[in-house]
Amino acid sequence: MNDDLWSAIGDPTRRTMIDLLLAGGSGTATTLAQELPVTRQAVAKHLAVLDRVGLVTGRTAGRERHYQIDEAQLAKAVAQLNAVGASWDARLRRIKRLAEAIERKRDRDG
Amino acid sequence: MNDDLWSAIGDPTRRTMIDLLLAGGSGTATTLAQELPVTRQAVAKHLAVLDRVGLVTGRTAGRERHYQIDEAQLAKAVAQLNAVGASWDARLRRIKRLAEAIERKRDRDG
DNA sequence: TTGTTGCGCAACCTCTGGTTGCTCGTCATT
DNA sequence: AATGACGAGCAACCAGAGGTTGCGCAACAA
Repeated sequence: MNDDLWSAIGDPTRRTMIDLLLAGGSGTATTLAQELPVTRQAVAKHLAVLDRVGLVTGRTAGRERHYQIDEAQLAKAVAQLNAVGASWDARLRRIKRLAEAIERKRDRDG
Repeated sequence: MNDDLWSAIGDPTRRTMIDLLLAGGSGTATTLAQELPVTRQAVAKHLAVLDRVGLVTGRTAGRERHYQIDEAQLAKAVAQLNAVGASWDARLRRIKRLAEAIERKRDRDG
């Protein structure tokens, strides 16, 4: 279970950055920092970790470096999210069903 | 957007702990630590943060303290997971659809 | 009573998210 | 061509979180 992807999207600032990149198509450290409550340097560090796990790719154009979402990798991350959610959901359902069965048995047997 | 829940389930050790508690019904810091690659004290700290956000509740019995999942709160966490996943998934679909439309137009117009 | 077991507290280490301050390349303006 | 402004990258530093070891204390068992 690739934990790098999880920890990459575990950070709230990075999740917002992904949202911004999805909305705008692409962005630089400076443009992203303008819409975030952190400095450009912090954003740059986050971009570095997103880049390292492949969630984002950067192309340099002149003095600017534009980053863009890697859709395949983000899809993989979404799949992991859904997998964990589904697993827990299934367990919760099973527990609830069991509890109800016990409840019914108690009512029946007095 | 309650970020506390997210950061609580963002940690991989805590996710495993939740799995273990769901599987076993309940557990103590010691019993959980036996199935985890970290010490009892580390587990105790994690239980404290899970307790603080309400994902888990503890009852003291003698010298032991048994923790148990709060199902309603975990359901809420699962909902947040699914929400983020669904949001990203929707955007990815939209982007893909758009890309395909452009592709088709390019093929058509030559 | 005397061990043993489980917990909690405190000190410490390391990594990560964040900051400030600087330098350097690129662009633009004159 | 020179100068200034802008964007990026690097380094040092700080605070908080995950982790460890070490200790003391209450509760159980012999």
